[in-house]
Amino acid sequence: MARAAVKAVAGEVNENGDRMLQILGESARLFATKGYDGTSMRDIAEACGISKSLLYHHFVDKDEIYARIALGSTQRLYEFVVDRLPENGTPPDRVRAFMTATGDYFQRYRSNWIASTAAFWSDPELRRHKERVMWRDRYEGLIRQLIQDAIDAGDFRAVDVPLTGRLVLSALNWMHRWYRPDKDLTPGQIAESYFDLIFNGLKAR
Amino acid sequence: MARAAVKAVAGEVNENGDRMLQILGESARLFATKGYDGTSMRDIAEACGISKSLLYHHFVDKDEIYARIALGSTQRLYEFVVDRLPENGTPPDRVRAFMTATGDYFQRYRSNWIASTAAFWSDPELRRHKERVMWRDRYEGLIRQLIQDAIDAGDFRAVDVPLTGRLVLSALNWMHRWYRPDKDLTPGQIAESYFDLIFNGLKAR
DNA sequence: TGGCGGACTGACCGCCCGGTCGGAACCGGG
DNA sequence: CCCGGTTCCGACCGGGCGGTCAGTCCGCCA
Repeated sequence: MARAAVKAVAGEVNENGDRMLQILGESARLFATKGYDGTSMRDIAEACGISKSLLYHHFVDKDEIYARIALGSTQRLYEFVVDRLPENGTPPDRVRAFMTATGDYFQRYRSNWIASTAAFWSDPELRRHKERVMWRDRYEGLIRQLIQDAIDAGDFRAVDVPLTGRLVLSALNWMHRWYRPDKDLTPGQIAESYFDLIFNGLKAR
Repeated sequence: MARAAVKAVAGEVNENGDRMLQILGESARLFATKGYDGTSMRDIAEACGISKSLLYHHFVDKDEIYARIALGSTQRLYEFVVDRLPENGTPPDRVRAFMTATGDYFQRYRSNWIASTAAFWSDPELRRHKERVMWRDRYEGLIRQLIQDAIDAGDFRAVDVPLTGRLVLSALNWMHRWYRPDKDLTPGQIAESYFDLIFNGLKAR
């Protein structure tokens, strides 16, 4: 039944074993390149080599497919980043790790990231995706905490924490609009460079 | 004739005098809130209180409406920013002015900005909008030049210019995803704070 | 061996999409 | 007073959309 979809996760590459994984993977690819509205259920079915009806056997509607991709991607991002924070690093090291881990995540799960980041939300839909929003808030709360820790430790000056968090997130979130995989720098390296710029500043000394 | 549309510009608020201005204004509002695909020609006609056919009297198709908004907004952004660069300011002052002017522009022409920023491009459409892309490139070229000037003057350390430009643009471009007008800070002030963060850095001294 | 449940299909539904068309209403100039 | 042009409308079109449904196939377990 479609309810079993709950345990599935959309991998960036899928191995045809599990239909649902395949559907989520192809959908993420299509959503990322053509947008939610620009991707039809027929497109998804065709990309998977199955009938449109079968989509509705595994998911109740188009939005459930999208919601699974977005929720899965956001939750996994949070866990991915937390796993990569050095336990015993200095506070600035941990901020840097947050940024590079996010870059690495973007590189690894590109389609899912773009699909869940690109769409935007009218209020009713927002309510339907509140679990996803919760993970997003947790992720943003984490970077704010790391910045606050760095200030408390005396490593950062006393900047505006929410605003600084948004600066960091903006740099990371905007990457998908211009990054092309054939660049010489990986997203993780770009994130690290961003950290250097923001940490040390532009001012010559 | 529809060709006369060439001279029109979409204002953020419209004063019913010119039908085309009204159409462009309402369309920008709708595109900004519901997206391009999510906005139908019927929606636009209804918002303007006119028949759908009349839309096609003034514009050849839906894409022309969008293209006019996007081109107008992008070109005006470039001119708006250039006008506000202090002739005799120091190089860092000019970078700061670039950022605050962009924030002010965002505040003033919010719907047009969001509409032309939010949509994303498959390759064929990109070609149709090349004039718009030209202005966008000019705008990005400008911030890079300002950064280079600041480095040459010895005010900035020798950072990676394209990457630094993208950091600045990312901060500015991502604002529309979280900024709500009832905040205490104006977009211009936020942009100025971003400049302070990036210029002075986070590191405590 | 029989039957039951999950995987799967193709034909079909009503709706709304972007776009067209023929003509009405209006208005200034001869 | 009529003319030509501009502004505007309602009815209509083919097609693609998300979603439904009746039914087939097939492997597994009793």
